[in-house]
Amino acid sequence: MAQATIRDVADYAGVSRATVSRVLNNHPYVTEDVRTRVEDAMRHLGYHPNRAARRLRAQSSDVMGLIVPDIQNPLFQSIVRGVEDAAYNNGMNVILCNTDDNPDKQEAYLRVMQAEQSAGLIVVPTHPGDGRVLAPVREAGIPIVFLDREVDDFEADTVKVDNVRGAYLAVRHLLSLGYKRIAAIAGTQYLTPGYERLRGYYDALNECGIPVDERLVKFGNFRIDSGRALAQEFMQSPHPPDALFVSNNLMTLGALRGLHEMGIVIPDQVALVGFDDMPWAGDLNPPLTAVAQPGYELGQQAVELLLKRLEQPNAPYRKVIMQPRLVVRGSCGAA
Amino acid sequence: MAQATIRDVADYAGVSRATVSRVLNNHPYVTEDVRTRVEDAMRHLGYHPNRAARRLRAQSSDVMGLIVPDIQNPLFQSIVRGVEDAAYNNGMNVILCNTDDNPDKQEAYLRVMQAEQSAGLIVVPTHPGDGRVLAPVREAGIPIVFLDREVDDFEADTVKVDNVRGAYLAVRHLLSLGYKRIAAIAGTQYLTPGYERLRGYYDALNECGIPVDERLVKFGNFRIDSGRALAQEFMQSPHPPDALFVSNNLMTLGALRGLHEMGIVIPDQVALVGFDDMPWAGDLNPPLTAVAQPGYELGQQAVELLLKRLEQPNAPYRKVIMQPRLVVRGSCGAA
DNA sequence: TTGAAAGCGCTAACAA
DNA sequence: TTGTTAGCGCTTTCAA
Repeated sequence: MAQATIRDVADYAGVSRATVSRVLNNHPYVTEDVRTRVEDAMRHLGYHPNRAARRLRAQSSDVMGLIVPDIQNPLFQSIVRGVEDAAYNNGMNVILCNTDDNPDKQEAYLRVMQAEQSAGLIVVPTHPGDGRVLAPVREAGIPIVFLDREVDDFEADTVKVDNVRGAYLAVRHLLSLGYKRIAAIAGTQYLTPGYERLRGYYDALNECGIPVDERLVKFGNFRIDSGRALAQEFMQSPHPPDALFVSNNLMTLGALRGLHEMGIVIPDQVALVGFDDMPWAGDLNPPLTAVAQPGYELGQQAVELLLKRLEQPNAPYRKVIMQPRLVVRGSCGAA
Repeated sequence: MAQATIRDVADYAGVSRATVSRVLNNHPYVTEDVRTRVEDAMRHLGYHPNRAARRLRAQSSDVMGLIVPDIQNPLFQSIVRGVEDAAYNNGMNVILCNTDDNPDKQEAYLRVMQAEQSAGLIVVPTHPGDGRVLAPVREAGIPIVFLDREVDDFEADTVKVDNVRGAYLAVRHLLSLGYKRIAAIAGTQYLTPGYERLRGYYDALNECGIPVDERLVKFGNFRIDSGRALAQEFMQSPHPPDALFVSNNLMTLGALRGLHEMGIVIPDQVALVGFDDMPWAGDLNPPLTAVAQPGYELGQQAVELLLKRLEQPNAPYRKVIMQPRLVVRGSCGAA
């Protein structure tokens, strides 16, 4: 059985194709009688409008693209769920693209999205220089919303968390517990979360009048391995820190693993606070104190921005900053 | 700037639209000269072929649908990655749909996929009765590959793990360590993994001549909460088990949490083995012994089956069973 | 309130 | 080797 077309429905119902189209699109000026006849025909034939045709004709679509670096990262999972639910509630569908933080892959997906006539894009960009590839997409009429990270010289609607404050909360908490030598495992500095979280770390120290010791800051790449390596470097140094602030979830997991490998007891020998909470953070050994980002809500908010933009293409750009929350568990020595 | 069309390219290059199309599709019989002229024009105009039009014309697409119950479940994450990578390598794109194990949501997504003229579907069905909604999709010419779960009265290409053997391995391991009263937290019995894993549990007991004690089997729903509740029920019973076999990752996480809440020490007071490994299973407290499914490979295999099916629509259905692996860590008392 | 007809961007059969 | 032409399924004037 081949797919039924609008013509089949029209023939079956004894009306014109235009009328079927009107029923499909809830136009006024269709008699109740005709409407039911057409609807019966659709049901009978198992008709589904062909989206390719619709899109071709309407020059628009009900698909939005969501471009994220890593779907295995719990933060992006929550975000994806938030985006999907919000899109679903607004009758739109989501195409999920995973870039692995690889600009080439991102570019390929952008091409796909453009060719698909996607209605809009929610993007966690791989690099601040991505404006070069993003600009043509926007010029082709596809609006872009940034999530979590920003891009140089490219204004756009943006949703992110207050990274500075999140890091500040974490480090303040450690200070309030009496830790003196708090080390930071910082993330990729060219990415928004990377430098903002480091700034929060500095802010907290400054506020308490603690001089910054540059040997207590090391830079990783937001992945598991670098967390592990840097935590071990810190603990093997002649004068190791008494607490560790780690700038994202994966590096925190790595640090945890690295410390375990060295037989270091947390928080007795070193306290640990991570950025990004995870559903199972309380089941880790020890339960992890972490700065929680509202991932689901970030995703929802991004969809809202996109929908607003679709309605009002020329409205001024909005930037929404959401507040993170410190979740205190055992790894900082307070619980 | 509006999207450039094939006509613009043709005009710019001074050739016909058909020729541009030929260049686009790598047809033979295009002179090198013309080809380069057309390619220059495309580059110059920033041309991307319109997929809606292509699809409308070709009556086929390069998009495959992937329908999974829960993208926050680490197993499905690995699967998604496997599917995406394999699809990507074959020039196809993946639309990811999250059903929450909700048949209505699944049905909605099936409608979308059908209307999108998706080339094929990889489905983790929500229910054995899903054949009713799946059959019309397949009849409309969209092949379906099952992943992880099967559906009644609906033959199709299928990829899954050897659940019986996985569970068997886990329970055998516990038996070999000397545990006598091994309880099972079983999963939803109408789902393939649910009953197969329970069978593996029975098989292992039978093989060792251990009589089955029905009080040592409780049924959950594969979610966190039921794992927590059932673990606690077991441990509060007058004659608690000395080991726990839990049928999936989420319930294992729940059991872990429940046991912690009761102050029970694992594995000293009760050993724990879960089905499904997780990237951070070694960082849990205690490190978790688990049956590892090759999620990534399952995903890749599913894509292969789908591509084969696309080539040969009438070939006999294939069922691929992949082997799981027991990863021994601390929670079973062996490491 | 409905129908006829044109055309969205692309591909493929046929002709040249 | 290239161009002409018809048409994929749908929406939208315009006319009736």
